[in-house]
Amino acid sequence: MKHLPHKTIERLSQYRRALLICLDKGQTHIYSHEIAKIQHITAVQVRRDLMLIGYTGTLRKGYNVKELIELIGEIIDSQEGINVSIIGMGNLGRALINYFSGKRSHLKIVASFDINPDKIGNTMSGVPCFSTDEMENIIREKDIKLAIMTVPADFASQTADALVKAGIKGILNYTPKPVNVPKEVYLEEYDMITSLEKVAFYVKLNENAG
Amino acid sequence: MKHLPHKTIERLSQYRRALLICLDKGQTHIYSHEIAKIQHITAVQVRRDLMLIGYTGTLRKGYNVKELIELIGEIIDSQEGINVSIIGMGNLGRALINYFSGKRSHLKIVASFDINPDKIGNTMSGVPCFSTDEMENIIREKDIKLAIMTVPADFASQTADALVKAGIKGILNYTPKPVNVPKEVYLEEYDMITSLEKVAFYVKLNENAG
DNA sequence: CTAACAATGTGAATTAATTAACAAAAAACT
DNA sequence: AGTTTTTTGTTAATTAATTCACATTGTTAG
Repeated sequence: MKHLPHKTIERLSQYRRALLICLDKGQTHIYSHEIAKIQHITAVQVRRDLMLIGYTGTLRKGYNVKELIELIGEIIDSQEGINVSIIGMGNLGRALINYFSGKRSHLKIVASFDINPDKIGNTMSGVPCFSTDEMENIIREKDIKLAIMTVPADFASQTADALVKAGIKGILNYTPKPVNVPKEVYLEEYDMITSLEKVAFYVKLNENAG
Repeated sequence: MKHLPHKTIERLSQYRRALLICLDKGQTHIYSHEIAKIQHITAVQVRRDLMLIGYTGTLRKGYNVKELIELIGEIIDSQEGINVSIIGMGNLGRALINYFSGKRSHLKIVASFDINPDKIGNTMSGVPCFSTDEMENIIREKDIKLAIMTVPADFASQTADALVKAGIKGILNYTPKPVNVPKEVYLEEYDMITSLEKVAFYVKLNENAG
């Protein structure tokens, strides 16, 4: 298993989530085509991904749910948990905290930051909110490796700079504004408007097609 | 221009957003490598995308910002505006409404839906909130084509079914749970946890490598 | 006027991702 | 026991996306 394709990494995360639900339901085994159905992909794709991570199922019984969950964990999780912070406690920041709270995960949101004094000092779903001024200190103190940026677009760039300065290792940027970081910081950007425009485009295409 | 690659569509939307900012700043022309820099991609990629949509710049002066914005609009926008709704007025739904409000766009959020009586009847950034019970009627009445699902995971499936029944043409699912829709409905799913786990994975990889 | 430069536009090559095709084998059926 | 069915695992083929390499051509400098 030398280089897993980017897309495979994404799918593994998704497989795991689907598998956890199956496990909760008491399902012990699952076929590739069942996983495929859930994720809207093909069974071949699932089998190929699992082949890439070196997992082998049982012929005629499918894959062992529990084992597979564990193996995916070994691959995509870190040994120790990873501490995560959210920068910007607007609606999106709060949505993310709620989203994550209660999820069993090696990713732990341990701090949030905002500039609004009304929010600083509060705790939400167990996550304390600090002033952005303290960001660098707290990121170092709490050994926070990842940051999710949910600040207004105008603050995107300066926030990214501050995060880099604080020694953050990975940034997930939900701001509509692309930011620049040195290459040793892993950056993932996602833009909701792009997604919506894409949907609109393909809807238009469908309509024009028939 | 027969078939634009999916990735090109996404990038066009992003180019346009970057270009709009340039236009606001009074910039009339832009080079491929400038666009590339903003989007963290290569200049060749930009030129290829623009080639695919048949736009041709001026040698030595680059691309005309205004023209390019208009051309991208012709390609990805619909003639008439498209009405959009948000299902689920939790934090994420509200984030999206704020995000969109004030943006010049052919996509208009014209309704939101929730089951919480406290929210129903309210208006946020000009978007009225209706009861989910009225969803089918209002979607038809207001000619809503697109829906953004921001409901809790447990409601994902039933919400999707209701939307399909109401005749929606495209769904953007922000629920962590994949949903099934007939193939004539365009579906885009995005999962924040997957993105974060991906960032975590590559951060781990970087650390182990260096 | 000519040479050097800096940009676009694009065919060809490469790399990444997906899909097809099918061998192998366990289980179920007859 | 033998045949059919079903599912995995994998090689090969295909398709999608990106990058290379370079011809072309205004523009600027000498």
